Amino acid sequence: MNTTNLSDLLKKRGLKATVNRVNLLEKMQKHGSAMGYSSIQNEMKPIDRVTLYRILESLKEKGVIHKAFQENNETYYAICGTTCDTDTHSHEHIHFKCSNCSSVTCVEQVKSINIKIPNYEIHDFSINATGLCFNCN
Amino acid sequence: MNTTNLSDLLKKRGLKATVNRVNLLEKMQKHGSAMGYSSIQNEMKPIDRVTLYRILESLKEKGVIHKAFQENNETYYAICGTTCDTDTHSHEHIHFKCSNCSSVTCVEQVKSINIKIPNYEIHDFSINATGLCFNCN
DNA sequence: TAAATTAATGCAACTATGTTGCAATTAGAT
DNA sequence: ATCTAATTGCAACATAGTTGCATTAATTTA
Repeated sequence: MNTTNLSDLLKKRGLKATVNRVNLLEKMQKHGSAMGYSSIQNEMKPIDRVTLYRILESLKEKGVIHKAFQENNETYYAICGTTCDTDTHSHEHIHFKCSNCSSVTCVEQVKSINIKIPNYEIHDFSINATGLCFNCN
Repeated sequence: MNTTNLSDLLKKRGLKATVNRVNLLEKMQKHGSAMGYSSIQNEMKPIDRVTLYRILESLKEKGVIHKAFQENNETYYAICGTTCDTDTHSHEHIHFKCSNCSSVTCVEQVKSINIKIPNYEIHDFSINATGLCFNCN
């Protein structure tokens, strides 16, 4: 997705396509996988941190990105797939963090995983896994 | 487990059985499921927050408790099962948070869940689920 | 069991992130 | 080009994480 498309996406969700927003999405896209808050902040320098906070909030609220997971007191954000929009978030996937190279991969296609607990009604779930990724294995 | 046993457990792990530590473990035990940091702090009042921080650190390090998960910027702690000790942590279970009553349940016995990703080597995983718990269902 | 030893605690201080209010600025509409 | 509403930056405050250091409490041992 190029800059124009990112602008369109933002507008479609009722958000102004500001430089900062487009910039953030481009960086997250380029990064490919879930990005930790500290690197986001680093990449967006010298943006005001309140502005960054509010950008993340607005993008989350409109289903453009989502808080993928938190680890070691750091929040990781990821761009939502096509399954997400303003109203619906579907994130039934695995977040895999390589213990060797630290990269985070979002593995979709986990429909096959059928999690059930007797007498419980599971609406949503997320899986965090660690180990060795494709490259380090 | 009673107070004496908790003291013994602490000593066995090389930690002094201080009032605060025993107290914390008793409260976590009574609580039954993973406890959020804010309620821990609340229950332990008026403990100094640095002390609480260090207590949590030491208990984590010795495998007495573990950081179960983080949600909404809050860290949840839980007492380790018998599968954990100073050297080994095994937490392949589901943390279920009820969207109605907010209670957090740790469901063990998830050996049946076989998570695999081609070309990846999964060492450990954790599952967070939300929905309706036994009582609210 | 009292003194000695070692670990735990409390306080000060600093860092990072989360959060709100408000005035200045910018994007998109007219 | 102008207008309007959304966005941004700054100040300010809250909470959690973290380290150093002096004081105190839990174990050890004589």
